Amino acid sequence: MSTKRTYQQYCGLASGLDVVGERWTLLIVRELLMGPARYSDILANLPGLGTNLLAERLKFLVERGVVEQVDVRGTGAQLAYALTPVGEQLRPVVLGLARWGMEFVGDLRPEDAVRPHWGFLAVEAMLDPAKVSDVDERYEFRVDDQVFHIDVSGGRARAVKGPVEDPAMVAKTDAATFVQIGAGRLTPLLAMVTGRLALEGDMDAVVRCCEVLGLETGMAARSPKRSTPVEAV
Amino acid sequence: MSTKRTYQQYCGLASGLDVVGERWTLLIVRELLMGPARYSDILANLPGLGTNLLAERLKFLVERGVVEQVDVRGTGAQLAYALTPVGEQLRPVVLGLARWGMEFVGDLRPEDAVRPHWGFLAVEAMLDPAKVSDVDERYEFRVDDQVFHIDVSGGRARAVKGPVEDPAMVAKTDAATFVQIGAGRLTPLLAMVTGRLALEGDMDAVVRCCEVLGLETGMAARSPKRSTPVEAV
DNA sequence: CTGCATCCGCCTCGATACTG
DNA sequence: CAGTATCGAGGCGGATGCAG
Repeated sequence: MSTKRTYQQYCGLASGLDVVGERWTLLIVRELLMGPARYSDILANLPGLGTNLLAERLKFLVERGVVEQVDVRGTGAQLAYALTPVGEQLRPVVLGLARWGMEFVGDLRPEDAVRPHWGFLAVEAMLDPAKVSDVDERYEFRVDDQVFHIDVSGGRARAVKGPVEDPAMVAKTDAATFVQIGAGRLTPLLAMVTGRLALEGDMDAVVRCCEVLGLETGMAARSPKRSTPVEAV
Repeated sequence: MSTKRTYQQYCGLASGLDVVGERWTLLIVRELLMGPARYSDILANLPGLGTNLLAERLKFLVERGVVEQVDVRGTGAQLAYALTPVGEQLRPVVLGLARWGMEFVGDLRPEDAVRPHWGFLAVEAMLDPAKVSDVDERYEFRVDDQVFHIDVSGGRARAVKGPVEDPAMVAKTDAATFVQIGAGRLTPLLAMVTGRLALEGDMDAVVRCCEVLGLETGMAARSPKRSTPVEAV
């Protein structure tokens, strides 16, 4: 008798929200945007999400053709969830919303979860195609245990997982600092001075990297939209 | 002791969803993307949304700087809600999700709400910058009582409210048919044959208009992703 | 009449326990 | 590891009340 709650509007947005608009769903999609993930991996990266909810969401997304079960090659019996082509098309939407939401990340609070692999999507969201330099080069990032890089070539920039040979720049930092920089709450310079960010390589490349990511290179951080939500602590 | 439910993740997407991820919020934003709207207008266009929910959502969005109250010029005391610049930046996200969700619009059911002004955003979402013809011209749409047009000039296409002079094409239809065409469940040709769409003007312009909207010009409609959700009727 | 606030029943959600 | 079952709490939807 499960009368699923829908908007009942004959409209693309409402139909889309009926599929991915419920709580946690887009965060599950985010996890899968980085590649196939197993049930327990998703659960571990989304603290607060109940196991029943995840099971229900995944079943629903599979039903709708957004997600599919795949077997991870090599490990044999291991199952995993992956985005279908339809689900993959959510990438620009999710990245766009992530970019928009950067405006609202506040101070890091003790109860906030941070995962280094989110930095990869953050970079992908921040990449500004209009500001790609004409220099072909690569920038490597080491966020905690995650390694990925930006490949600038032929006037296009792509975010790629894994290390890269002869990067023009290597940035090493922790996940929290990385997000804070991305949110404009911290400039790379300020992070370096406070020892939370280590940069290697050509400093001109650093500047070009900041440009393609739309980052301020000065010392002044953007003032927070809302430093701390006023609520009982 | 209202402990607002947040994701508590230090991440742009989670922060964004904490602002616009709750039920109805993005649909409220959609209504405001067409220009300022009054409380009761929003309510009337979103059947199923409770008055308390709308008040709460609006208050929250104002608090977050996404929406603001403005006074409609002319009428004096009339208040209205409008998007702030931050809220306006949600446009590509909402349009992207609307475009993605087109895949999931099913058959029109009696309980589905349809509004002609949604067609405007549908057109904006469908506009494919890569497929803009080199011919400068305008296409006018009359969806029930709503009139808007596409302005193609200088290799760019924009959706604009209101009528236009000397359009190369005029399309007249009802809201439901318009959405069905946009969702690919109905081709313009098929809609014309069944008398639900009237086209005037140069037929070459019609073809170019279909191209810029990414529409099939043939008779074959796309097979529905999911014709009718299997549920008790 | 518009623009909300209050109240209430129900459904979704979140946490824990349990099973293959 | 990958879910299913259960249950309390709270967000949601609808009706109603009320002030400008």
